[in-house]
Amino acid sequence: MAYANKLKDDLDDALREAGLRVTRQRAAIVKVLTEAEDHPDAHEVHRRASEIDNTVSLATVYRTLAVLSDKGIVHRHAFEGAPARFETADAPHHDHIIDVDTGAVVEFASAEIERLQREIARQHGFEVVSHRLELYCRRRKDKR
Amino acid sequence: MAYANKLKDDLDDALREAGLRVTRQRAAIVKVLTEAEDHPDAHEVHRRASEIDNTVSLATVYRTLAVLSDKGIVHRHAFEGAPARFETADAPHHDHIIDVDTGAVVEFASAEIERLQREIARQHGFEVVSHRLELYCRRRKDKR
DNA sequence: AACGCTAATGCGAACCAGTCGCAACAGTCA
DNA sequence: TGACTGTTGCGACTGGTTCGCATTAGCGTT
Repeated sequence: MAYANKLKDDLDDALREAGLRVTRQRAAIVKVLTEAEDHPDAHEVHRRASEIDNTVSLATVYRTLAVLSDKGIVHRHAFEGAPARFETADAPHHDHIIDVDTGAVVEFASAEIERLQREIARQHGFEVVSHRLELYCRRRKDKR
Repeated sequence: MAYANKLKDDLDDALREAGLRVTRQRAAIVKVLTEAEDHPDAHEVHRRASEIDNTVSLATVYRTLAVLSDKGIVHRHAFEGAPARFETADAPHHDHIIDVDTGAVVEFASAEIERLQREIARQHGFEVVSHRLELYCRRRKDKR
């Protein structure tokens, strides 16, 4: 997923466009994120980025994830009882199903639920700024 | 909310029924929770419980909240970027609207959203174990 | 190609919510 | 009242994440 089709030059541009310096470390981190098929946490990003550039420190991973998150380039998800996990923000909006047994994450989207959320907020005199919808699930035994 | 109508004796029973000893500290903590109209975090529960019994330590608050949570007597909610907040579990199931400006929490329920969640999970081969739905909102200016 | 401004980095210390080990303590039931 | 054992307070500790600071290094300029 996520910027996976973009080339490295484009990624650098994405950073620059956000008014950020393109450092070796950031390039490595962004590369890791764009190539990730899963939702890695900070330590995992650090581990993977270290393979590309072993000067990347964990602190920089956190700082970079924070800045990318601010810029809306990546999304941070703090699922129940686990360190935050990250994904690039290029995919259309979606929420998550978390497999409670494996920790695997599946994405889904429901325009209908989104609509109901806005409606409920409105009924209470609010407007939705953001939301969090996570389904903690287990694979169905009876597949039928 | 929450057990607010029960008397202290009933609360003690609730603890005993769960196979737990009724200690002064637990009684104080449970009292705080049953009388809370809001969703206090552990430190706030500790502060309030200390007024009833100043021997209550923060560790015991955490331990008691954990055990009550295990027993399903209270619910723990870890909202975005804030320490976990607690509420008694006597009210019917509901999700939360969090006012991003004030931190205030409003409860709501939507059978329709619940239904859609189960449907989505099923479509992906899962069944919902639990879910988290939080609407981070702002009061509407244009009350129109 | 070296220059300079200042953002970004690595390191380790600090932070914070929450947990744990342990000896002292106190419910509960006989 | 006694004894068994669950609970407690304390302070140490953890794990994820952030911060302070001196050093390094982008990148627009000369």
